[in-house]
Amino acid sequence: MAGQAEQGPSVTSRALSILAAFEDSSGSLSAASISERSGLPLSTTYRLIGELEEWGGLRRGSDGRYQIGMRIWEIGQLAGRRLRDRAHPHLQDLFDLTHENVHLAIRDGVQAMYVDKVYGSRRLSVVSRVGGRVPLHASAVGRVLLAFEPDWFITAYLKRDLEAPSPNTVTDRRMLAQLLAEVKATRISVTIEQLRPGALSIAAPIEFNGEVVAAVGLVFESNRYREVSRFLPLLKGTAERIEGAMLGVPMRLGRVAQ
Amino acid sequence: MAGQAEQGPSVTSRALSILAAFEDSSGSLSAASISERSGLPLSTTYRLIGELEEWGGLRRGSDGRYQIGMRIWEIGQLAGRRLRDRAHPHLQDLFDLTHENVHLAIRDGVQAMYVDKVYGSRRLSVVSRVGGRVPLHASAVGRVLLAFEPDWFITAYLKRDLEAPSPNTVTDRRMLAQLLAEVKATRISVTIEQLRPGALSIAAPIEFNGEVVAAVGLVFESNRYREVSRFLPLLKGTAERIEGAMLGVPMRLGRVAQ
DNA sequence: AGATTGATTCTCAGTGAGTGGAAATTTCTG
DNA sequence: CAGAAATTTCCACTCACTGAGAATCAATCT
Repeated sequence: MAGQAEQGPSVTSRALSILAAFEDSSGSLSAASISERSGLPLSTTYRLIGELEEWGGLRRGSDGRYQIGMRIWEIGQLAGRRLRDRAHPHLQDLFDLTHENVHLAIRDGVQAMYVDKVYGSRRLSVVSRVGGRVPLHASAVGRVLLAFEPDWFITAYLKRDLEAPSPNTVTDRRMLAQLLAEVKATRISVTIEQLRPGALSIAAPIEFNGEVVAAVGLVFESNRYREVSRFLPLLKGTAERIEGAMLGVPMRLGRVAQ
Repeated sequence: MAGQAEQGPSVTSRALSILAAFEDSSGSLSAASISERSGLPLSTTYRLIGELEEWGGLRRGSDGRYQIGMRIWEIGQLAGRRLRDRAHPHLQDLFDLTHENVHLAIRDGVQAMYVDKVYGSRRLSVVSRVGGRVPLHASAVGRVLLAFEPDWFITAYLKRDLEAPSPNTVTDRRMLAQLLAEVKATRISVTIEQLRPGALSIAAPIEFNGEVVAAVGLVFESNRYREVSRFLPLLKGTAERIEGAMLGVPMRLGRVAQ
């Protein structure tokens, strides 16, 4: 999934593979390791790093290591803004009601990617990160996103090697297919300790133009499973309100545009 | 501040100027307008757009227009993570206590840039956007960030043309210098209708390693000015807690690194 | 301190990737 | 349905990019 080898001979692809080198890094990389991760010759790497830094795409720390620069962050904020902007207030409202970790995720290939998250300081289970990804079959949001994909996709997905992040992760194809069918029918997914021991999560789909484009989820300790029934209607309500918000007037769309 | 003309002859800088073209756009741009904004010849633009799209840096909508792709967003999430991660829970807690719009901003050149925001659906004054920027002298967070800059910076800042986003914005140099001194002394900034009529905002600095690296702010309706005194201690407390969190153990820093 | 290792910067001649004007094609617009 | 605008494809020229290697610089070891 990472950078190297996907670069052709084009300069652009080389520069991009440098950015890609950060994709599953811990945040800061030395020039040498960027070169290694991206598969580019050292001198080339240095030249490109220099250009990226000058532009603001990379930032050099006091230790000489590089990090992604705020300019990339800033431009990145423009991606997928519609969903995030519309959904966020409702995620916040859900948090107000429950004070549990609230997630918003979309599908990115064979993984679910968290695009927003609301959490306070009390719940410390900060395992997921905005921008982070998890396998589709091993989380409530992921299962929702998978369940509403076309059959051919689900079939192909289940044919792959299914990783088990937690000892309790269901990886049995037959069982998963069954569970996914239930999720699709009930429009709710409840998963217990699939991603991490001790955590329980529930999720609901968000539909737009007849397609499931995202999923809202709630995560809390698995020993509080009794509260699921209390949270389910709140979660469903949130999903519906987000769907409504997605349909609303486009506001500032195309004002300055050309 | 925007893209064009900053590109040298290098391919990389051209590709980057395409991304920069989106910086103050409404989100989606046609290929032709990208070409215009970036100052690149049409055919060159098309080739580069194609490469960026293939990589995931751009996304082509059903209308043929381009948007920033999720891959940029995802990589962008890695920038400035430390501050955002440490601060966020406390911003959320502050929102819990006040239910007013909570902001976290850093300085970016002569502007304040919002890097995080907590808000629900009740307060609708969604004027600021995460990733958005405002002039330093016209907002509470901005004034905090400006007040703690070295004198030469403040002097140079005040020499410039000072825009007035609201009819009440203070642009008088003498007056501003005075206000900034007060902000620095009290470690609090209270601004009324400086950015937008009807809005009041208060802000406090966040210090790290002896430097002010960010500011927390609270925004609400200006006719509720009486509540300022109630919010100030909460705001100060939040700022202090964030400062504490910044000092904490680095957690996952440099684990996978190399 | 001197030696060793590794990271970073600089140089430079060869060359092929990038360039962009122009023409062909498709898609809007009135 | 004409006319304009946006998009796509083409291609010969050439200049920016390449990357091995040498030179610095900065730690770490003996």
